[in-house]
Amino acid sequence: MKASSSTSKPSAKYHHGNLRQTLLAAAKQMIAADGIESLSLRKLADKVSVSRTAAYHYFDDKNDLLCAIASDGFRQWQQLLKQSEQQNQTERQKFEKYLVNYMVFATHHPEEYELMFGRCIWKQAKCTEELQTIAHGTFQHQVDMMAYWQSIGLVVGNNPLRTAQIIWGTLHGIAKLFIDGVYVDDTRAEEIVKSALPMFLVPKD
Amino acid sequence: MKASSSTSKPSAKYHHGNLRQTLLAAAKQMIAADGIESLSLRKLADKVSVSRTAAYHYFDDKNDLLCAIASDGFRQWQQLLKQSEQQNQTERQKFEKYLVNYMVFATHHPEEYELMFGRCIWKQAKCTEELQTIAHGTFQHQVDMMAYWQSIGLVVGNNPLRTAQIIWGTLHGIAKLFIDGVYVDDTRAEEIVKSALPMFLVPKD
DNA sequence: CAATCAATCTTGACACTGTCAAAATGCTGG
DNA sequence: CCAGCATTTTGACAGTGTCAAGATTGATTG
Repeated sequence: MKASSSTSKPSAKYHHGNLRQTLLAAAKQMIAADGIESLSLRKLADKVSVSRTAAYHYFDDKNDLLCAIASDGFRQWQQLLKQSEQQNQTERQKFEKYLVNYMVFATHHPEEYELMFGRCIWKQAKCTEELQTIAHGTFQHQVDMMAYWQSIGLVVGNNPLRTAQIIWGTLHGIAKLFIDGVYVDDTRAEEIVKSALPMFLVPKD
Repeated sequence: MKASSSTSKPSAKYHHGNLRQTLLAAAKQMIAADGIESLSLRKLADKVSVSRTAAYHYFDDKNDLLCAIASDGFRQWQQLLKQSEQQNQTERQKFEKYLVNYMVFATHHPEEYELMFGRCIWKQAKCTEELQTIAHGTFQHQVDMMAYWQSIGLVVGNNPLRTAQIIWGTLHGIAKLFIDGVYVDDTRAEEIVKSALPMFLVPKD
């Protein structure tokens, strides 16, 4: 019998309550604390006070769980993007904000970022349908924005896909060098990306 | 008793011969075939027909072995760089060659590249002294080249370190997006980096 | 040449991992 | 109250890195 009986927690009614969400939350917390590689399903189960294999009713696999976390990460990123786009700013400001946002998100959620864009999931080609879909949507959105910024003469180049790949590459590269510990001082990330900005902009008249 | 007695192989004289080199070579072959994450010391030992723990006489650790592979990778990269620098070309051509070389090296040795610059080693801060040294030398060389290219007005910017960080970031990012399987068509890597080139160059008069 | 030594390699063991099959538990509708 | 079903647990297995202790073997020295 669990301690949380009767009417203590509103969402705890069935066996555990909603184990899936609890597992996801705990897993996120654990990877944030100790990194992806030191997350084990058994330690996770321990932390949630549940049996070793309980998670297998909600996730096919360890990989499946990681994909779910990555998907959540994409949702979080999309929401942040949407908020930022609604701000009343010049396009130039929006573009800069996009770059900085990307960097801040990546360095503040390094483990989620790794799951979203790292080898762990994509390399092994074991990517959930859900993740595939939401990730592709995000990529497409990037390309669309780039196309627009090029069309109004803000960003260099005339091939949106190609330009998006390069600019994204730059952001991704700098982010990963920080996240993976090759560059050490996280706080410089924003500074660096800002000094990269002029390379992407069409020179003013 | 081993089968390779008498004078069959020239390098097989002691117990095994030179197990260290054999292990390194076999390990490189295995990660090239199946990726870093599916390399196990036991399978490696099997492949070399040696006991599970034999490797521990030459490497402290699995991590230590991976560091050794990474170090070899840096030596290979440095050699490639040196060769390329001796070619008789304009500085502009050398710069372009540098970018393309980086990309080709990364995409042709993806697993070694991951060990050299990836989270696997750097994130966990378990980096050999040897690796630390040779890696730092490579970074410094990059910065020095960038300083020179800026001084002759070839490359944009006037802060060599900052510029090196950004350009390296771009290369690294694009390389990793390919290596990790986010971008799929490896053959486009060179094309992409070439179209990024103009962003780094000072416009001609 | 023979005995000792140190380098090299193997065996045994342990804790930890992901994952499957089968059993047990507890809620819910009839 | 009971059957059925969703949910969770127990048992088991193969695989992993790594340590301690023993076995092998080439080299060294009296």
